[in-house]
Amino acid sequence: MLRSGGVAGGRERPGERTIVTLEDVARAAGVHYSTVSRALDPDTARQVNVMTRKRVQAVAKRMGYQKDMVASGLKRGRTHTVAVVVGDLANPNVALMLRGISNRLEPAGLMPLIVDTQNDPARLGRVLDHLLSRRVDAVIVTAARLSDGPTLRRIRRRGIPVILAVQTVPGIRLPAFTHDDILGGTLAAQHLLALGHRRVAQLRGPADIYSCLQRAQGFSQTIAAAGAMEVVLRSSGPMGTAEEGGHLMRQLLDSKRALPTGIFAHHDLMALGAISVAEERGLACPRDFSIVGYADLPNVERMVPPLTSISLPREELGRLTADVMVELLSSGARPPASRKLAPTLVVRQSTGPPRDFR
Amino acid sequence: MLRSGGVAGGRERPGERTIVTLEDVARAAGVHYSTVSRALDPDTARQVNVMTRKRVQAVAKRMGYQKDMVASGLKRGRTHTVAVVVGDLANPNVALMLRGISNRLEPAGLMPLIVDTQNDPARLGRVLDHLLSRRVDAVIVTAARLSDGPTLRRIRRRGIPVILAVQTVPGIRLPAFTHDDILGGTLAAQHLLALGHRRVAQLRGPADIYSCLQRAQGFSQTIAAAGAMEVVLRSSGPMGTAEEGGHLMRQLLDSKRALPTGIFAHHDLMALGAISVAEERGLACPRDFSIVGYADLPNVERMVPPLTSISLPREELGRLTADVMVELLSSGARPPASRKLAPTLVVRQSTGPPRDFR
DNA sequence: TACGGCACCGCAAACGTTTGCGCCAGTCGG
DNA sequence: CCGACTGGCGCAAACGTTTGCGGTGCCGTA
Repeated sequence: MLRSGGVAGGRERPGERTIVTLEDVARAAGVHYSTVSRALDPDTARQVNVMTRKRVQAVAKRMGYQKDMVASGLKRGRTHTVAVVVGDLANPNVALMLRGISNRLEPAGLMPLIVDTQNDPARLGRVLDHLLSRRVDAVIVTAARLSDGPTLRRIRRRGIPVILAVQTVPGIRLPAFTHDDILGGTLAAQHLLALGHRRVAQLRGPADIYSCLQRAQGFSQTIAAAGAMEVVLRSSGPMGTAEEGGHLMRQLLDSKRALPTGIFAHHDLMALGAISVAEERGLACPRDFSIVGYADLPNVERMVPPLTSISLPREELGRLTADVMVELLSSGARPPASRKLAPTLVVRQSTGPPRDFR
Repeated sequence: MLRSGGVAGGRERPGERTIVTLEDVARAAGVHYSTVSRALDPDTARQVNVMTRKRVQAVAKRMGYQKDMVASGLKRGRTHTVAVVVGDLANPNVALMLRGISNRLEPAGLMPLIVDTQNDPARLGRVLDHLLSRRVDAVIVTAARLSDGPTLRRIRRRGIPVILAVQTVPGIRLPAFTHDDILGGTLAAQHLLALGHRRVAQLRGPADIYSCLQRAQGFSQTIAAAGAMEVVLRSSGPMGTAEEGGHLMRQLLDSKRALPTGIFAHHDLMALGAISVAEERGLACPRDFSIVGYADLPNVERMVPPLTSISLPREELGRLTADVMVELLSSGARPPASRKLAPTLVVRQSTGPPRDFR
């Protein structure tokens, strides 16, 4: 077992004790180690005489005692760890939300254990099993796809709190904190309609992502209600890449019918890819067609043209989710109700009034 | 202690056992639980008869046994967790590098525990103490500042492997995997010189970040060697924001002397900020002055103008760091040597030959 | 004096694994 | 036929905390 306190292994300094336990402190303070445990835990500290308490605390501090969270976790069944499952760490969208979560979990003494599934649905199940074996206190899933329903239900049955964030799955009985994507789609549609567009197109994201369905629904029903024409292109590839956007735009340009004057892309990058492809064909963005993106990625206002987009309160969503999780874990209350946060439309220069051409 | 297997608490389904232990499996298989432990660990499996081994494994699988990593961690002193300390999760630079780390740690059975210090130096110490109390197996620090030397040394003395990534601290005896920032600065200088620029400026990042000092050194010495003129502006604010870049650019424009024709910014965002400010004053980027950014942020090629920048192999750096960490933890070898990865120059349209004006 | 009550603290049993040790039953060589 | 050896497995002690229970000494009251 070699928990050397000496030179063995060569990785430690000679004089340093690797670890100082309750027993070490107890010996130094002349009390039993259970007394030390009580003296150092705010919840039980008043069970020990104020004199000894002070003394023990002083000794512990002097010796640099730090509670072993692993042992504590084993004993108490609480690891003070919340797993956060994300689809892709490098997605700026999730990065902001992680920051929100992280910032709120930390003051509550909870630590996020971030896991990247690489947007691989098969990986979710494995990852969750692994997390359970690490006895995390709760799980936040930000990468749920429609096909993940069964997996999520399985985890829920294991009795640990699960909260969905950003993405949800219809019909599942788990609290979900999402953006109001129906509203997002609606805002995009209203904006294009208000500018006077009557022939619009929609570049949809993957069909197994619920928020894309919602965006589509909000957009289409608003367009339909106004009696305008809509053509829908479905992406089959991964979520929100410029390539996908370019691919769909090419389809649109290659079709016989007249190019729609207003376009709604389910992601900023898709919009940018679409613009690039259009430019290759000699079409300019605010002049020949308008386009609305989604997510309001950082620095998108410095692109050319600055992209009109639907802005999502990502960091706030992260904070909200974490706040609720903290509350849930500390009070052991009933699972909270789901909530939706409203996105906003940010108008820049990729949209304008339509103009007939061809 | 209430580890209810029933309806108590209301958070669990009636029929579900919350947890299945070695003892449960042992009972079902008719052996002692130590035998189960051995049968399920590949390293010790051959100590148990192949017949019983198969049987035990089958029973364990049927019952859905999963090793409790917390208990295992306590016993073995290994949590299979590597802490990764970052300065800002939302920085796309660190996000990519995290993905590299994450991807390599996972197949080795290690899990990254990601901690965000919010670029607050005071927080590093606290965070590291917390991590030690969670008994992480090792730490990767990607946010080291010059002032962090003492803190890092303290952690090293605790006997757990520490590797620096991206940022290092001069004179510290810890393995560091960084970008070759001297080379980065040199590349920027060479590029501007090759284009014919003889009066250049440098917009420097924070002075307590070593890689900024390196960039500066590489740039300045190359410029000096060529006998060109250089003016240096120092940022006092946070790392790499557009505001900082704009601020420094304003200083540059407000000074009496002629505007340098070539500019090296320590960060892409600083470059973008500088360009915006210049445009406000009626100066256009490739025409009136050239500017080279740093970091090659995602989508920077879609900006206007597309930014010439120094590209860093972030994800690769993450992978390398993680690979070395895995090797270090599995073989218990001596701490590895530091390494530098070479950045590359990516020429786009923010740089061109100088042109006299004014 | 006897006794209940209280404050303080020690005892020891958990939590679920891992692992050195030793027992038992075979097997084999002498 | 005996001793040594070996493969397979059980026993029990850890790892460092937490915590119910009970003991000790002290005070106040009957």
